[in-house]
Amino acid sequence: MRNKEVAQKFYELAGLSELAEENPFKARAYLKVAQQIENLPVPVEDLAREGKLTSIKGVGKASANKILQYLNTGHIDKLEELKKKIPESLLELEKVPELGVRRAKILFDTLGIQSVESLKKAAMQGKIRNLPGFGEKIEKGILKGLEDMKNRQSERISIGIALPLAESIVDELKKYSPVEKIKICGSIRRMKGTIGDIDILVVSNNPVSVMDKFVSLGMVKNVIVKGEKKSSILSTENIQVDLRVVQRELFGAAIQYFTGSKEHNIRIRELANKRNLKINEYGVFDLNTNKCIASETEESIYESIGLPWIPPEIREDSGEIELAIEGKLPKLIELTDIRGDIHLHSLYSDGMNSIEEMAQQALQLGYNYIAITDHARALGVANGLSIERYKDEKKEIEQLNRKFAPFKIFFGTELNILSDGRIDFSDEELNLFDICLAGIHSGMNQEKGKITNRIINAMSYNSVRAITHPLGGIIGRRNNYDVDLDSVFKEAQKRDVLVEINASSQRLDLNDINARRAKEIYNLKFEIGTDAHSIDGMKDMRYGIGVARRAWLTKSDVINAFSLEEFEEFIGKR
DNA sequence: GCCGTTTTCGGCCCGACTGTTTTCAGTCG
Repeated sequence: MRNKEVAQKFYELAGLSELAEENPFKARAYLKVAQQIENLPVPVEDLAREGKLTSIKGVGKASANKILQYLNTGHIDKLEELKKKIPESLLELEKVPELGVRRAKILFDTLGIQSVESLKKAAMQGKIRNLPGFGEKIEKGILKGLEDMKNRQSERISIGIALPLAESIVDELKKYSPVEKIKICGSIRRMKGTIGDIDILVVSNNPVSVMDKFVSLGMVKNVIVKGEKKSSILSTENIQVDLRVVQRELFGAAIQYFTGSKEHNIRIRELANKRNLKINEYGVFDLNTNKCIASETEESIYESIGLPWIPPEIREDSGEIELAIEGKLPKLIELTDIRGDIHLHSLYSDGMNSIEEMAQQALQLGYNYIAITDHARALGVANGLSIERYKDEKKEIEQLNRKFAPFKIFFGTELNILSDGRIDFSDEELNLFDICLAGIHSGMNQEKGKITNRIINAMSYNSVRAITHPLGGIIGRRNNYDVDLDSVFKEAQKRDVLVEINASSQRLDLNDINARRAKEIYNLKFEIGTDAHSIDGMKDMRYGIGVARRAWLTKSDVINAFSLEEFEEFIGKR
């Protein structure tokens, strides 16, 4: 799949087109193409082959030809032409805080600055402050920005870090009486797997005091901007936090605006324009009378342009608006739909809690069942179990089942897909278990064909019902292994094997885009498992649900949203 | 460059904050 690569080329086209001062709407058009292709659930090559490129929203004839040229020849004439006019390195310059297209262009035109290095030199020599539109503060800001860029979280951070941090800020601010209402918005509310910054919205009739409080919180490292309505700080963990304060009557409009995504909001505002309305963070306004016709609730904002409320997780302009117009939005799965967690580790292998403790936690979470799936023998580092030790575990589970009935603990295993594609035990030995999951835990650097075949071969075992963490990445620490997901999905479809949405905030694997593809193209079913190694880890289910909702999954797509009876029937099916 | 049940040409989302300005441009989200 070459979507990322093609998208990247259109990002370059957009940036260079802007720098070359072409029609600014052209750059926006390129940007839109880039974003659409990046989020496309199918390989762009497939659409190209079928001549369906212009069916992508925002892709017209000219862009389609550019995509075709790139896929066939590896270059785009238009892009080469722009690069002759504008040095590519200016795209890097634009990323420096304080700099955008205009200022980058001025720096290049007047001082010939093309690179981050020459920028730093010129700023240190005080050459920048005298340029038109620049000044001493901007020059200093650039130097500081260059410094910050080194320290800043270069990658987006996992939602598993961002959400708890956001929640702790909310808890702090809640204690402060001028704060009437408070809500986390932005990409966290949309449950994106990785987060750029934290957005928080507050209702208060004393915004100044709330801002003072906010910038003096213990986790504030420095203040980026501070105003009456909006402030931004950098946390001690180098994560940017934006706070916005509005009046009570404007809460709905502000939540809608502040939740995004940007692309979704642009579409919403375009729709409003067609109805002679204007939407901003203060409400929906009739352009004739300038009167506000909605602002208090999010529902009213959507209603004013003839749409039902759209769940935040799918506000990405990836088809939700079209379906909303038709009134055909699916009812997405919810955390409360989950009836059990079927990927769990206990003290028997490398977990931190006993099976009984895991069961108690599951009852706390309102589940009807769990499956304990300790590692199998080949995973020595994780204290993987032999058949004999599994038999002991089974006995303990049977005892606990008598104690906890009607709650049920299923006896499972997470098998290892070995480097040659075999798994730890034979199908005959695997009859011991209620449910077998299998995943790759070693040989992750093998080449694509080999890894893909290993997973496909693992699915040939009749007992294997699900593939755990299909891509194997750990956010911020380990890349995905190189696997041809489409081949895996195809085989999973053929053999009726589940794919996992690993809900651990460290993994989120499959991610939203891949899970959506698995459902829409291959009709696969899923299990959402926390892969918890402690009772605390079981709380990560909410992240898995976030992925599932972003993938447009409904309750019926997820096996552990099945009732106990339905789940038993499912695992007994073969 | 894209797009259209009010448009095949003339539009293209919207506002806060900052710094450099004397009324606004640039950046950012």
